[in-house]
Amino acid sequence: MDDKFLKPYDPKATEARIYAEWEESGYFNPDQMIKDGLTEASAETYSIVLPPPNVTGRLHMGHALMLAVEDVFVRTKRMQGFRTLWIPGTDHAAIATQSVVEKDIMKKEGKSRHDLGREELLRRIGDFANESHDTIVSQLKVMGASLDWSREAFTLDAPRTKAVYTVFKQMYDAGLIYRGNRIVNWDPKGQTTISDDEIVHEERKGTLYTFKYAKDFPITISTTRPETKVGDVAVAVHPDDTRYAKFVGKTYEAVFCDVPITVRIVADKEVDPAFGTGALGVTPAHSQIDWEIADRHDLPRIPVINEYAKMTVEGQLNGMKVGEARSTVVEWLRTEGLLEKEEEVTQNISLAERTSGVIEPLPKLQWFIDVNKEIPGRGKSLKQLMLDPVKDGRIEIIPEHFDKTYFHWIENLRDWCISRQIWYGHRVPVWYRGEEIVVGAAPEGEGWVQDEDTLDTWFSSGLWTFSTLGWPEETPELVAYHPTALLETGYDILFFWVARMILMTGFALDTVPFKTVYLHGLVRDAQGRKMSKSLGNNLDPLEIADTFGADAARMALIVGNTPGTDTRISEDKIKGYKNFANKLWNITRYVLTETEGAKDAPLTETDSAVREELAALAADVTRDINEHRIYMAAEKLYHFAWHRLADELIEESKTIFTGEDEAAKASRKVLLLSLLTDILKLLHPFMPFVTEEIWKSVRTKDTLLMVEKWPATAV
RNA sequence: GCGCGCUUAGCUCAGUUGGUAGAGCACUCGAUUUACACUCGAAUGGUCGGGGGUUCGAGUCCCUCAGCGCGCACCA
Repeated sequence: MDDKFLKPYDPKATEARIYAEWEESGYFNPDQMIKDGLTEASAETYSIVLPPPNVTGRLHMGHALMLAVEDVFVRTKRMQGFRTLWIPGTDHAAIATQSVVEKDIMKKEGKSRHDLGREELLRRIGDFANESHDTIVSQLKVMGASLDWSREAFTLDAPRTKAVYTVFKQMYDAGLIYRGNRIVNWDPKGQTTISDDEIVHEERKGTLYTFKYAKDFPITISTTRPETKVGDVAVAVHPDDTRYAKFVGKTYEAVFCDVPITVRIVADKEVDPAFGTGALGVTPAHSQIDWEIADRHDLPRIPVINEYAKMTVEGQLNGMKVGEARSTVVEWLRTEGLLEKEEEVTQNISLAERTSGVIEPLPKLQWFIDVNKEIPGRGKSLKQLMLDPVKDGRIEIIPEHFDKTYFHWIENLRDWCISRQIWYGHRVPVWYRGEEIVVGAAPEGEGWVQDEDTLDTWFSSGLWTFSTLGWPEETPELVAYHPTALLETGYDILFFWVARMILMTGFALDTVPFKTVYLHGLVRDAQGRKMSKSLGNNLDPLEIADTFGADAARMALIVGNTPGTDTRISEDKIKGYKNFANKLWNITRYVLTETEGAKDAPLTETDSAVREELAALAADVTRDINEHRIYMAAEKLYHFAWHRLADELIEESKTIFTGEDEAAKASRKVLLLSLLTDILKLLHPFMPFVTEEIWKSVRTKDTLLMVEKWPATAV
């Protein structure tokens, strides 16, 4: 027995060394596995692409959970003989990264992006991204992730950019990407458009004002945003509303707070006759619904608010911020005697998730993806392309009930605004020269100007499963490993990312990006609160690994954590699995001490029964893992190792070994060694470091546990 | 408003097709020059949120009510 077992297991002194050995072996790369005869070249493939962490800093416990889960599947499949590939990468994360760097520069130097200019800002962000990347890569390794580093990708590197430009052009040529002037979600704080999914709603108290535009105006309207009424062009009423029927079609002039307005009365079925006065002041330039009403009634659209959320009208309101303009208008209404009613209401206001800026709906010229248009030659829309594979079972979502959420989201989906007014990201691959437009690649010749905007970060991450495999080239990797087997990610990005991947892959490759979606929940603290910087309750995976070992962190994150459900993590729980690693260590110490020089011997009846018990456990655990119940597999293995092997079998072995029955002794030695060997293999995907370290003392040949064959599941 | 989920031991959670309620932690009592104190043994603890139904049998399936959480939509 090795002397190292005389001291408690020390993960700190072990884990980094073991990871280096794995890396050196080259076995994270399936090609090396085949080359060394450890995997059949013809074996079925199993592939996962790592959801690329944002290069915005460091990894958190959510990442640690993701890595633990994915590594369990990858390591199991590798041991089961699959051609197993897990591709690493990072995400440039456009707006998230840019805003982190911008904030930092503002704080340290008091400069805005405009002070620095595009080139300088991009240089600074690039530096920051590189630093974050290096930190993240080292953290991924600390967690033990068996990623094929030879295939690492970055969403903004050259091959991925090529993929982005290629898809953009294909979608443009198919008429699915268009440039249009439409109401978008404008974030005045971040100075960019954002997608519907980047909005969060917050309940706030507001006031609903009921008033007339002018004394002689026949209809009273209600609004929470009186300042926008200077942009009104109509009052809409329900077609069946008898109160207003006689006004429909008429046009009225008024001067509203210094601004001359022309208001037509229109009938539109979208108007709820029960809300307020049943009459809606239509502001087409600053409301989504009003924009649509304007479409139907051919109304003009008068912008009265600019990108800085300031008024752009004649008279006293000009240049005022919207909030100030609101009080001014209300004051004006009062003095004019037009205000009939003020009611306190709770309203949902829209905030930009990233900056907390209040969203201002503005008409802007932006790039969109049309999700409803039929794709030429395909007979279906992108929406259907997203819907079908989940409906017909080509994609399985775990837990299953999330498919309802997914369908619900798609039903409400509108065209996807893909252009952003930020600088970090894939620049929109469109070049202009006068009336000419070129899409996809920079044209030859003088005088071409590229579109100023960049693409929504989810555009490039939508391509991730195939851009990482070399698409648009028809690489051997793409052929072998796509569609990928599993996508494992948080349920919070089901719409952002998972849906977009299904969309992009359906369009570009006419297939699915993955067969199974495994959605993990949020990692919360011991009190069930979200981990956040402001609460200071973040657990840093690096510190945890340092104190308890990555193996302990992995087990704590996996055991009892069902997919789709939030999990609570505490140092106590992690400590329990550190103790477990030590338990394995001491089991080994006992078994190796007792079996030194043991020869092969027939098993007694009792001992063969135990062998069968282990085979049954192996079968059970294998089934659990195959059916994605790793939380159960982990618990069963823990229980068997500690409470069966250590507490019972080893305890009764002590009696056997001090007894007289030589056959029983010989049998028990064979049994203990075989149980230990199999438990190490079965536990390896969960606790790769400690099992690999123990393996060095148990193995009969100079091999790595990570490439051992998975135990047989039947005797 | 529409939809989804949760409610099981003091706490955190499992419970795969319906077949005698489980784990970890905590707590209580006890052991111990032991492979391991990063230990072991034992004990306590649940009318599975309420009500109704299906069934020989329901934590599990159906209906209903309540509380909590989440998503989406509306938000004039």
